[in-house]
Amino acid sequence: MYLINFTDFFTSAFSVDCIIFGYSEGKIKALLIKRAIEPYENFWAVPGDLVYPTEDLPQAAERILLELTGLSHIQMHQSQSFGKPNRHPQGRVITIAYFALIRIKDFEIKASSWAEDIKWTAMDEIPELAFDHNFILSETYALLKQKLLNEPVCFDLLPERFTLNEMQQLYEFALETDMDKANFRKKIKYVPMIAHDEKQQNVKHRPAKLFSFNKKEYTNQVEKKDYQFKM
Amino acid sequence: MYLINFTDFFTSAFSVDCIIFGYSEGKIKALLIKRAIEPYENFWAVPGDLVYPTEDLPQAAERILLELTGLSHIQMHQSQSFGKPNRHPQGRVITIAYFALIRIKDFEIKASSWAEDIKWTAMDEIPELAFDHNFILSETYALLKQKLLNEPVCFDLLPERFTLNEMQQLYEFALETDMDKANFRKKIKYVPMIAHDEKQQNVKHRPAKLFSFNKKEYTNQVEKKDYQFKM
DNA sequence: TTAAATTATTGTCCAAATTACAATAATTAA
DNA sequence: TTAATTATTGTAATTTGGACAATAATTTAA
Repeated sequence: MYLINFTDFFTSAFSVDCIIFGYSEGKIKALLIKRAIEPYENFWAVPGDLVYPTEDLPQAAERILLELTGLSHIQMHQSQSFGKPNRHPQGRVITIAYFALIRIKDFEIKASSWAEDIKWTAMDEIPELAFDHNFILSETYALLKQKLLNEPVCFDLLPERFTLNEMQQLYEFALETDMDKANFRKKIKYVPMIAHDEKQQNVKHRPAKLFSFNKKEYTNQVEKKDYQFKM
Repeated sequence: MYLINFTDFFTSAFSVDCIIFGYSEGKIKALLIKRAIEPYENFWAVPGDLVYPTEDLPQAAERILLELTGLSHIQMHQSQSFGKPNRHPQGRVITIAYFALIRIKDFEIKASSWAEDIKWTAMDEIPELAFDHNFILSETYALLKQKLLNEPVCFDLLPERFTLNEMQQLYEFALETDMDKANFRKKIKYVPMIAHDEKQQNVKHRPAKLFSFNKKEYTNQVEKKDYQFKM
């Protein structure tokens, strides 16, 4: 232990890493960028940026999301902080990871000044990433899986209208386990959902009915404490 | 958005707040200190400190715990980060909260240079705290409650040998709900515990048998994936 | 037009877990 | 020895969960 001045502490920076999860083709995916600048130039990485001195943390995460996707007003979930002294080669930078859940089809990915390339990568096909981003991403994915079990966040990933099978497949991918169709439906029996008349299109078999999440009714029931989402 | 130099980012500090939870007299308690210095002099607060430039985050949390309690080699759990731009009156300081679970009887609380007073406070009797510490503490307590449901961390709070009733009362306090004795025992039937011959002392009724957590057997069963703690 | 194929949806049965409540056992204090 | 208190175990009814079967709706190919 050594004594230093109070002002000597104000020599660190912090960044926000923003993990953007989506769901398509039966897989949960994360948006990765290819870094255009040093350090770790040409490495794939989780999008992130230093936080401005007067900026709030979730605000910084939203800024990153907006730059890459054009999406705003998306709920940000806090993940963990990562602060090993040498995790960044250019100085002491601790990072706070946030994650967002979005519908892939809702927008076009945008280019960015600091990203040479950008792509969706399935969570079972993540390559070697810059910094400690493999660790950050896997810890955050673990948190997402936790949330999927206890909160109705799957509906932020699924399209607005979805089939019950699509919903089941999302859980099967996340939990890495097969589920029985009949039993899955029993399990979600009390989740407030709206059954539409509309059917699946362009499938070469009996089309499934489309459902959507009844968020209003869900909020209602949670307030009255007579419902608790649970998978 | 405005452009600033890379080095201009390195003007922030970060701190670690270390919430120390204990359990006694049927209540979960947190260790609070009375601040001896400005800002918020004489306010009760969660113990915390700025992180040294080369110090890792959990290491800083352990240092705080050691200074106050003399305890070391205690597992630290990461809570959340709190980073509103104006949360600290003297500059941009974001804080990462950690929490530790300890057995109150295992040690004597130590005085500290930056704490004028220090005391255990039950979680249902928390006063107004310095900074945003009320928020930090309640968010972290919510996380602890979550952990109590999914991991056998209650045994870090209970004495090494405890009665099943003490265990039940811990959960009753945390979950704010009464439980049936017989059903509670059924629920914990498969938790690996050692039943001792030793009995409770100095009670004016039939003494209860003492148990302790069989951590070795627990680890074993978790590895073989034939057990998952769940309340 | 019809039959085969495919998938959606619903139902049944059994085992396991949960709940409410009762009964019994062990100990202390008077 | 008895009353009081608490620990511990048991029972029965209900609810939930999992395996599997049956039926319904639709497409495609003959």
